[in-house]
Amino acid sequence: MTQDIPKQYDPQDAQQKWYPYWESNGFFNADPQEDKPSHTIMIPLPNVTGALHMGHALNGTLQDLITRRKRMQGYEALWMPGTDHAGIATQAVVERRMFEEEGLTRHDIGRDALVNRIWKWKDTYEERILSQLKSIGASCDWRRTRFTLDEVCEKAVRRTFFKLFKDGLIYRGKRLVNWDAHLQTAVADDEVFSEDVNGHFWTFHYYVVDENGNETNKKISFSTTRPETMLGDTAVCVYPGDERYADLVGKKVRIPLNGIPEDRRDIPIIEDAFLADKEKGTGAVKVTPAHDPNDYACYLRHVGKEDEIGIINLLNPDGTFNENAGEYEGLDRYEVREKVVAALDESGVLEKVEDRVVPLKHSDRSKTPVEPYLSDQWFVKMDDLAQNAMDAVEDGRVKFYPGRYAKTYMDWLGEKRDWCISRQLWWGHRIPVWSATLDVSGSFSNEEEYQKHKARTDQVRVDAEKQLAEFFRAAGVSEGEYCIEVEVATIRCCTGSKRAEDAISALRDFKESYRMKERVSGVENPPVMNRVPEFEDATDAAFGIKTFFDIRQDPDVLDTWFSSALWPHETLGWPDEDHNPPLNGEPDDSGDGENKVLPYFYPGDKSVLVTSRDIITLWVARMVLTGLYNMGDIPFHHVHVHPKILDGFGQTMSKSKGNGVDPVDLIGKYGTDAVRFTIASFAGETQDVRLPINYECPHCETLVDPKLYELDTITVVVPSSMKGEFPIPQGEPKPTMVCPKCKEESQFPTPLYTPDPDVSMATMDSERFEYGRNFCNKFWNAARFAMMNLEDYTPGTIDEADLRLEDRWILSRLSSTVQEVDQYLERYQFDGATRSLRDFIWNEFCDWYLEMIKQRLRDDEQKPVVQRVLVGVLDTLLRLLSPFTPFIAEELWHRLAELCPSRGLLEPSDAAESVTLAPWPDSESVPKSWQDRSLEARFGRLQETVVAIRNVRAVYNIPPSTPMKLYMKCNDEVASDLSDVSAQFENLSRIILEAAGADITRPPASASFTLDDADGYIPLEGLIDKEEELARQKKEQEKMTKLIKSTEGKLSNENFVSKAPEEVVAQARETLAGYKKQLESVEDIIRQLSE
RNA sequence: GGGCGUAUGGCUCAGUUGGUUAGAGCGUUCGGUUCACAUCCGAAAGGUCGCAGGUUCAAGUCCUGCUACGCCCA
Repeated sequence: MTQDIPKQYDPQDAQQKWYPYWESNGFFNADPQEDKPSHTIMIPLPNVTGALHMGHALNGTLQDLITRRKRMQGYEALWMPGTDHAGIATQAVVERRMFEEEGLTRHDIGRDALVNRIWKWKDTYEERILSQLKSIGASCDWRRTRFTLDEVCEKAVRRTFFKLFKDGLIYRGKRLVNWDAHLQTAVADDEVFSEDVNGHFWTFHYYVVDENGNETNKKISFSTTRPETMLGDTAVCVYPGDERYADLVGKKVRIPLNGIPEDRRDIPIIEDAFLADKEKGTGAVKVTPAHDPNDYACYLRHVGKEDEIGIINLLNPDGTFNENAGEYEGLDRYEVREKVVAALDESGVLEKVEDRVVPLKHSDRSKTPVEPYLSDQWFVKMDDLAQNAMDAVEDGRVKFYPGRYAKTYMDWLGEKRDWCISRQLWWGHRIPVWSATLDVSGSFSNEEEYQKHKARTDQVRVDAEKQLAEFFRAAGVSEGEYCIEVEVATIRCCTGSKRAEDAISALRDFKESYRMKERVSGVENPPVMNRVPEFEDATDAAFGIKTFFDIRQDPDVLDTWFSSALWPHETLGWPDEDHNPPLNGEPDDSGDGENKVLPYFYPGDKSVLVTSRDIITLWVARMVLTGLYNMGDIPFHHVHVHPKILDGFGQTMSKSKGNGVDPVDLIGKYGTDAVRFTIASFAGETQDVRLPINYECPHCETLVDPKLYELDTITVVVPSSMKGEFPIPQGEPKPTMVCPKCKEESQFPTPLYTPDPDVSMATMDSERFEYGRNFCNKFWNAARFAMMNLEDYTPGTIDEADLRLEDRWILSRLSSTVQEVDQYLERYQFDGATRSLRDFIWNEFCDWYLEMIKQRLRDDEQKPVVQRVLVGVLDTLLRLLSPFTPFIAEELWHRLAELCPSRGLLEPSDAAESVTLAPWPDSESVPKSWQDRSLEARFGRLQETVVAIRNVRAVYNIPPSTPMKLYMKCNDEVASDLSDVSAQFENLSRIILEAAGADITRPPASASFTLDDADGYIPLEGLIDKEEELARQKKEQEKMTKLIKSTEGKLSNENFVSKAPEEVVAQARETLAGYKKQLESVEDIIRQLSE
């Protein structure tokens, strides 16, 4: 049976076998359990833009590890999976693809068609992402998988927006956004990158005009990198009190563009300490509030003051200039720049041009430069919301690991900057606000007329609100489901329920279809059409009321973070209090008229968020904020921030740089367990992880280093032996990688070209993962060895009296390891935990324990006890490893169960069906009392002796087959210890312990070594080179002398002896004595060798 | 400009509250077909802990400054 255990662990086989087993048995499912504590992890929802990368693999591995351990510890552990719609990112990808392949823009196909295409994209990638997660072994409760645009999340988003709206926390305002003229949308600050481009720095001047509007000779000079914005200048600004310009402040200058001088615009000269800098350039700057963030800030500072300045928007959404640009209307902004410069040059106001490298913000989505653009946006007031979220961290309800990240969170929230939540996109949660324009026009020339007008318009507003409320009543929508706001000439309605939304859109559709019909046929009487039966009466009644004639929904969608901020409670069914959230898309009625899932898992008895530091502000802070607002409670107790994965150059991995490896490729090559174990070993608390990548030659498997390759707009990673160049010159072949060894050429993965179909392709690889693969294989073989020796295993209580030195030692070490691993995991120090496990398994269990019990396993009398210890240790290790390397642990668990269904270190008992259900080792199953430091010290001496003997063999190149004899000079106690394990010397280092005791003297022609409390001699007549041995010992002597000198120096320091703690001084004395003893021995040997 | 972080053998990283000779994996060199494992075994070489000061009996560890790099914010 066990002879057929393969010599190598086959990860693919285990993966195919055990994942379906776990899933079909429902081991990953989590449901409210009265008698169990809960543990919740909400996945940092990956977005559906593309496939997962190494960062996700790390993030997922850690969450799975925590979840699997908690499950074993008896928690009802939920790991909630799902994906994010990622508004702009996904829309941009789909739009770009569509344009490249079909030459179509979103305006060609329209809103609904585009959104349909994006849904298809989402379906593809969602599936891919979920299968990638499964391939890393993720033990999510897949029945609960959510998507931020699905009906459960949609309900939560609408409710939250409505609640904020009603509470007066949402308002509409202006903001200078980064406008992507290519995609025609605003992009968030974190979606732009700055890149230096070659540009120019022009210096011009404006002439001052006098009171009569005539140009004078006085001029004021300034410089700019964007001359076209001069068309939108509304002021020239100088530093307050700048003597060069003091007499000009308050006067006006004329912009020498557009038409004849008399028609040109005059703008004021103002003072502003924040905008103008006396030391820079001429000390004067032009102010273009609508097209520059700093200028806009200046504009705001002057609003309502005596020197208030205007604001002029020049841009159309597509990047061309609008009517405010006069004769430049309709031209693209870059064309305008050329023409403006030419016109100014001609009129003689161009003073000079310099070449200059200017940092320019680019859209991450379209890779084109963004323009600052003034637009109407929706905002959430952050004041109290942010304060509450800060309090939660301040008072310790939410804790960061490592703690320093709390500062990032606090600093950001502390600014309390209002949250701009609208995006000019089509993919996302549509803002649930409907508005219509009210007729409040009119003219008046005296007080009486004004009063009349006012009375009329006031009535219009009141009527409109009444009519809308009436409509809702007729539609069966209750007052709590909508919220109306009237402002000057606009009536707005925020819909807080699906019903309210359906009613108002039924009205809209009805009106739309009527108007279309009217346009087509010109009929007078309203045809009855497109009425939603449910709202038929209401829409009929509302028909003809002017207020509703142009009612329409806000075209914008909500910021993606608005929905992901709700993730921890929306996925559990909030705001539905009457039903559990659906399972597999079907209603879950097990709550008996209550949502029992939400209170059980939110925030859970224990819960942790596992994420990377770049979204602490964007996401973590907002989850806390909305959680407190909607639920009145924090979404998680702990936030663990793990490292980021960088390439060998220290850059983050990304597809567009060509420096990333696909985790699925690595899993295919090394296996899931190896990838998980390696990646967990990266996850410490201080540093980001560099993961150097190589290209592998497909012909001879030689690894080729990468190098950085700079292109105009981006730096990419390519093989260092690349032949050819980018961009690929006309008619030239694609660049290839030349193998330095076999000289063969191959194409390589790069974002810069699509490889030809039938060529040989280099692959990308990181050798680092051999670490995990080798470890798994080592453990596999240790278990294999154990099982080969367990054929006739019998369960039984282990009698302590029967334990040998090595048994006690391995149990002592096991107990320490269990404790260490647990402590590391409690602190989210996964690197430490993997280190403890690997060190114990490889360096102690395999290298020493397994070697030492080989003889006993062949002895029928001694076999039963040692088998029980061996099985007990192996069983504990499988349980410890299961969260880290679940597949190998499960595979071996089942194999072990065939031989030893009943086992245990304290008392044998039946093992769990699956290791994923077995209890996590703790101080009860592996008592701390097993730790024995003095025993470990004695064992340490044995190890040192063995190493010293092996060293002698290596130095003198003595083959293992040559027998050697060992004489040990030591006190009686040590001698008796050594004699007890004498059999091990032969076993571990092929030497016979000939004699040990105080009266041993060095036999002639011996190799020697000295330990703390013993000296060893190995007679090597004919094998030993006297000179070499002498040199070896002299080196040792030198080393000891040095150590003694430094320790003596320390002890002769009066201050040290008087000030250092007693035990430290005593320790130093002891150390010194030890050194001296060793030196003595060494010198003794040297004397004898020299004779 | 502000904040946070990092700098330890060729590479990638550990190093708890300061306290014996600073550790590991990979790589390198040497030697190994020992009946679990060559994805292995044994041995070795390799580090003035970024630089300059300071605190202390004692600094890789604490403090200050500097240099370089990374991230976040302006």
